[in-house]
Amino acid sequence: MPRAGLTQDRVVHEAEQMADEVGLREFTLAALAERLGVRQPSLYKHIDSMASLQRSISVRAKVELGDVLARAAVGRSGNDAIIAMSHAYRQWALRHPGRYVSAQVAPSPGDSDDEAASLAVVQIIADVLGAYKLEGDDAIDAIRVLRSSLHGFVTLESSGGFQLNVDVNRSYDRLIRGVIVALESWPRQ
Amino acid sequence: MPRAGLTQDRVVHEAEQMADEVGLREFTLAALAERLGVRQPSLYKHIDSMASLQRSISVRAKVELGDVLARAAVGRSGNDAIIAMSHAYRQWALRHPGRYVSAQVAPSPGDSDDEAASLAVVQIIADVLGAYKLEGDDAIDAIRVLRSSLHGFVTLESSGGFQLNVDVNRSYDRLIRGVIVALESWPRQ
DNA sequence: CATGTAGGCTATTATATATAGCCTTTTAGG
DNA sequence: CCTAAAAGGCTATATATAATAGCCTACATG
Repeated sequence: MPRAGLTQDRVVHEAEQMADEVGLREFTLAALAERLGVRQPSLYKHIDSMASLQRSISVRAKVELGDVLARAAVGRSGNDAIIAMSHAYRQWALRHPGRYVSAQVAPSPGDSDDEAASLAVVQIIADVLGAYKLEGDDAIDAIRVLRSSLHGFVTLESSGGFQLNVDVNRSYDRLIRGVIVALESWPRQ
Repeated sequence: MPRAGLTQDRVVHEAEQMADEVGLREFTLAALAERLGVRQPSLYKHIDSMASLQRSISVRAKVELGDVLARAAVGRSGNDAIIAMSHAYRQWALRHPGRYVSAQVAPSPGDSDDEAASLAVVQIIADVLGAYKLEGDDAIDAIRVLRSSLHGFVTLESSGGFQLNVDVNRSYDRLIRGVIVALESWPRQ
């Protein structure tokens, strides 16, 4: 019997695709195995469990999202950087709905790789906000506000929460503009 | 054999409790049945399926959230109404994490009860924004921005997305303040 | 070329939702 | 009241899921 030639990477990669296609919590190991041309128990030669596979997807999604945001912001600063990063954020989230959901799962305490990947995403956002010269808790608040706005919008959009037939792109532009306006008059200390 | 005296309402009510305790997608019919003192198949005398039970939870959650928001806003207008409604929104979401997630599930097309309940929540928000005299698409954009901000924040908070030990209440106050600042300089037409 | 290991497989287990069919309690009508 | 129908429990079972055990063979390494 010829081997399928699976690797941990190929399994996770195919699982990511399926998560984006049918949903992070809807895809099954049986369906994943079929796509990879093996029987379901064979997957366990490359993964420990469904939970560990989800965790692998999550860490990779966080790394990829961080890279995308960093690339979008490079060479820009201030409002320009926020606008570019925000558009990259939405685009990636909409194109990778399963991975985006996965990227929001908080790391298990003590999982330092996952914690690092999670932190890296927040760090990009923090860096982009650096131009506003916020310090200490003021900066933390600003990061939380920007994250909340972007995350809330793309989550609602992705789950079909915006029903009316009104241009969603314009609404997003106004959200970003609103955040910028708020940041420019951010309370200090 | 004495009867347990279940009703559709009691089943859904207990399911709501469990959803808030262990998570909307984690609670099982077997555990629900045990809490109600019956065997798992007996539940099917009162519900059609797990999906229909989830849908019942969802509709009731939307109705309850709508009521909570409406009560918070009554007798207030403008910025006061937004602040009061936003705090009620967060408080309800944090106290009812399972139901809150359920309330974000989009209705199935053609499910008019669910569609009405979903619309009602958005309508409260729209009413509260009425004081800003926004019209047409400007108003739609404002509703989407406010919803996105509140939803994003409470979702991140509820899922443990805010790691640092910095006062979350203050961050939320600043989010609301930011939205108000943005609304006061909202672009027209 | 021999051998150990890695990567497939079948068979099986445990737990989910869900259905079938039985039996008893409760309710409604004469 | 008494009886018949309906409602609400139950056991047994089917299907799908994640997961484990144990076998068998391809294949890399000495």
